[in-house]
Amino acid sequence: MSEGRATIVDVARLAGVSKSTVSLVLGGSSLVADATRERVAGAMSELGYIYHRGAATLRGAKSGVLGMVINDLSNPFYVELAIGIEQACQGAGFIPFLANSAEDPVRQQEVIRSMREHGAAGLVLAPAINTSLGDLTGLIAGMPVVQVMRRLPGLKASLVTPENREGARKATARLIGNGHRRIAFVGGAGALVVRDDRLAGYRLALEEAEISFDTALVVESTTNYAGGGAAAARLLAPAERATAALCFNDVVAIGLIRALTQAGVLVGRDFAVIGFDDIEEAKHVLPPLTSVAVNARNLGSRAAQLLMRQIASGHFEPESILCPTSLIIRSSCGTALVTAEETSP
Amino acid sequence: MSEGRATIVDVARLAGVSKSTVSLVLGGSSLVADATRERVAGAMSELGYIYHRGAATLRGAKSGVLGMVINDLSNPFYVELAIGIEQACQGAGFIPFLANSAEDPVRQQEVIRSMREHGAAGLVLAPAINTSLGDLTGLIAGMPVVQVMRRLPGLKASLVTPENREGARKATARLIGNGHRRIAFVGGAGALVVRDDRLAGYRLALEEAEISFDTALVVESTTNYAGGGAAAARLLAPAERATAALCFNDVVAIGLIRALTQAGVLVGRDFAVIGFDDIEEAKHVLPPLTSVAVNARNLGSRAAQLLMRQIASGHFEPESILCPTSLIIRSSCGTALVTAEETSP
DNA sequence: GAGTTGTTTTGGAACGATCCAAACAGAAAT
DNA sequence: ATTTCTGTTTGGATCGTTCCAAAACAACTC
Repeated sequence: MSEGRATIVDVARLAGVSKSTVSLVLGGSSLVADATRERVAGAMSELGYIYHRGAATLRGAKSGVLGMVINDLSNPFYVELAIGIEQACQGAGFIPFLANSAEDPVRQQEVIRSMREHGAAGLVLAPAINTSLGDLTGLIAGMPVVQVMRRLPGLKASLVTPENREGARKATARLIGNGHRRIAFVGGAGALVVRDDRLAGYRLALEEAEISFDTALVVESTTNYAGGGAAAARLLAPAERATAALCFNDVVAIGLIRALTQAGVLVGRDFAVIGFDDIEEAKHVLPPLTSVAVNARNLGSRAAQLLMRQIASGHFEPESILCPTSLIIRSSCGTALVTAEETSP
Repeated sequence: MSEGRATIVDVARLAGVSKSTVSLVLGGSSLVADATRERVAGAMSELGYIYHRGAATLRGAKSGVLGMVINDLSNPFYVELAIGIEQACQGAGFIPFLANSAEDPVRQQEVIRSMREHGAAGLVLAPAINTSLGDLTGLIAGMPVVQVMRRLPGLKASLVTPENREGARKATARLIGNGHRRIAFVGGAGALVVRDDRLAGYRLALEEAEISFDTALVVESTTNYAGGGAAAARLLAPAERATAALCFNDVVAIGLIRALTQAGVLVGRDFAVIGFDDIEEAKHVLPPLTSVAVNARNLGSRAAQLLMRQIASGHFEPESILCPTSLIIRSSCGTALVTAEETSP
């Protein structure tokens, strides 16, 4: 009973067969006679037998465990992403390890190593900021890795991202269509690939409308409420007065809306704001925030599915998946009455 | 190089020692000579050796993996809880499996079994609604389990919960202190232990103030925005007109606030509302919501710590931990100017 | 040089599964 | 009676670790 966990040998003894036969039953083999199968199954449930996958992987079976390493679990967007991964795993009989790197490359290394030690067969990775190529290359050798949201240039790993450029282009085009000419790009800073892509989409839309690009309208900031708030003053300064802003993400956008409101600017009428990611809060802020929806959950699912496919097939060739975005129109961008969602092709 | 993962034997060969010596180095034993230790360490990094914990647990080492089974990951409160668990794990060198049971007892059984098969040494469990004792007793035999938030009466497992009763008592007392006499309890239904506790605290406060308990003021509902919304009509009906409400949780409270506002009632002046859990959104809703803060993250950490202690010690005797709550005063309860946080003893 | 220490190192048997080659039983064909 | 066949079942080696008893080595003492 309580002398530790029952093993395949215990089951075999109780059923009066050899351990090999029990193993065949576990594997669902058609070799074993029906009567025997039943006897073995009976013995299993009588003993409360639990399969020991660790022992099996030791012999070479692949593990069915995958690691998810997320850069920032205090950000609801990445939480959604993680949930998407878990969902996909559950559907496929996989089970995920969860770890938060908290944007710390050292912690990230530690958790990845720990996951490998514990037998993870692959990794879904949302890389921490400032991760360097050398941090990862050795660590992940021989195991499939799918990067999600962010990409580390030069890493031999797959990638799943939203169509950042196209999403930003659509959003900017919308603002232009509403008559704006002085449109700012607010939030983020430096070498973030995601930001580069979104900024590129913004510039593309300006170009298409033959509006000249003005560096003064690109405002860097931390990517939190405070950062968005801090940007407000600059956008209202007479020299570079803007009438609309595309923000790096929703959190920045909400910070900006609050600061503008506080300054007496009526967002949605005097000033248009569009965010990115469409987090839950976007619906509830006042005015409701127009946002480029990224569907983090779907992104996570796709990443996990790709990874599981690579694990199952044993082919780890890097692959890229772009997930479509859609512009969710709410009143913050100045057209309160239109609420249709237009999905990208 | 790429002929599979390097093993302890490969390291031994390269360092010119036996596998036993390498094992001693891994275990940090003081038996091995410094020179040898260095040679072995060198060989390890040269080969990119990765420790295989699975093989070790097979020999009897305990696993360092714990499972978290969460009832509802679409609820931000439980997400916070999960993050707290992950945090505590990382601090202690443990690593958690993540699974969402989505309030489905069958799924819950499946993931628990899967976690055991994969070698989880213990479980943090936020039980799904309608879980029956029999679903779990056999499954978790011989492994430590810590229930969190909810409790399954009769289950041989530890428990970590917030002081639901005391929190509800304090909140209700506050409303009474503000002059209210017709105070409703809104949200939840049926056999939820958490709700019973909160309801008990509510009744206790009424009793202490010698206000008689009125069944008509207890409004059942689903525990989502819609449920809170639906309750509004009943609270405004002339027969049972209430002037304040303590809600089962914040989501219900926010639904209620919206519906009341829509009906022309000015919450915070004409009607007082207090929620439970203090989710992020509580700050941002209008008017900002007074709430009994539960600190889900802390709750998760405590649960994980308790579990890890039990795993390490090998003693699985059930234990209970009550986590203090604090009443976070915001304007929805009618005292807009007071913003101090009073912490429970 | 044999014995007595003390410090390092080492074979080999576990742990719980898989899988191959080989054995077994019974029926059918020779 | 022997062979062949089909359908089942089974030892034992193996995976990467740990751990124990025993071996090897070095430095002493008598």
